[in-house]
Amino acid sequence: MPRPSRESYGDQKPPYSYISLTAMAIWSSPERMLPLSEIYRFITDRFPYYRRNTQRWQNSLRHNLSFNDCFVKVPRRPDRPGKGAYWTLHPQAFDMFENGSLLRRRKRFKLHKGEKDNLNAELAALASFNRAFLARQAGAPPPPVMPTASLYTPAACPQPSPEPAELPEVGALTLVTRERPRRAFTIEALLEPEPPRGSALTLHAMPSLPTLASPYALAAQRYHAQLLQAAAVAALRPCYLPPPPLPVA
DNA sequence: CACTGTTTAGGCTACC
DNA sequence: GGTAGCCTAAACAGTG
Repeated sequence: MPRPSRESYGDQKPPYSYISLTAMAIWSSPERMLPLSEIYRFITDRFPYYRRNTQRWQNSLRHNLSFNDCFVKVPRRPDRPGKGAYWTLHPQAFDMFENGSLLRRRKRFKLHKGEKDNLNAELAALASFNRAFLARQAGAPPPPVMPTASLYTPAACPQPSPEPAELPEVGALTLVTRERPRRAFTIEALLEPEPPRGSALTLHAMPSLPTLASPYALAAQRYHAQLLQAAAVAALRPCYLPPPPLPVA
């Protein structure tokens, strides 16, 4: 039976899991990451069903965010304060949905212990960096940066490195996409009726795929670019930051 | 205080 | 029947 189009759901419950809905929301955002409140908004905007009983499904959604390794909590940028962190999708989590379908997953996405530890260490480092950044802005001495923070350790301190350093390669952590979705990861594409399994249509979608090498990495790089820019503008460059990239001619 | 995030637990359903 | 994925509820801690 063909899946109903998005518009036809009306007040009916859409056939998507909370994981799928959350993934859709995250992927609909330019930065591929959203705070919780924006995820809520995305869902209620598009699916009227979720305008009721908000307490119930929002609790479930938060549970999913915490419980599933496919969602990665990214600390807020220091120049964008607010409540709660940003949530993004682990690039390797593309594997979860067969054929890019957002219906029931074929397999739960689970990070190995080491991978999870690495990711947690890096994210903790990022949070630590943010705290240091804020402390610096407030005129207080920055708290010590976590020793595992390979990205942010004051390797170049106290003297700035002579060469214009590249932006930290956050994406090089462990977040490398193994496999691309077999279906364009856009809201419209994902909400279209699913092509039959193994059909030529599945492959047909491939050439139009955007480059999704590592969305988290891209977002993180953008994050750092903006961060460095903000730091430069404020003339508050912490010594443990690499010099800003040279302006592109 | 409201919101966010974590954790535990139990029940239901689909799949092998 | 066992297992995995999903949904729901609830308690609790942390945070702005």
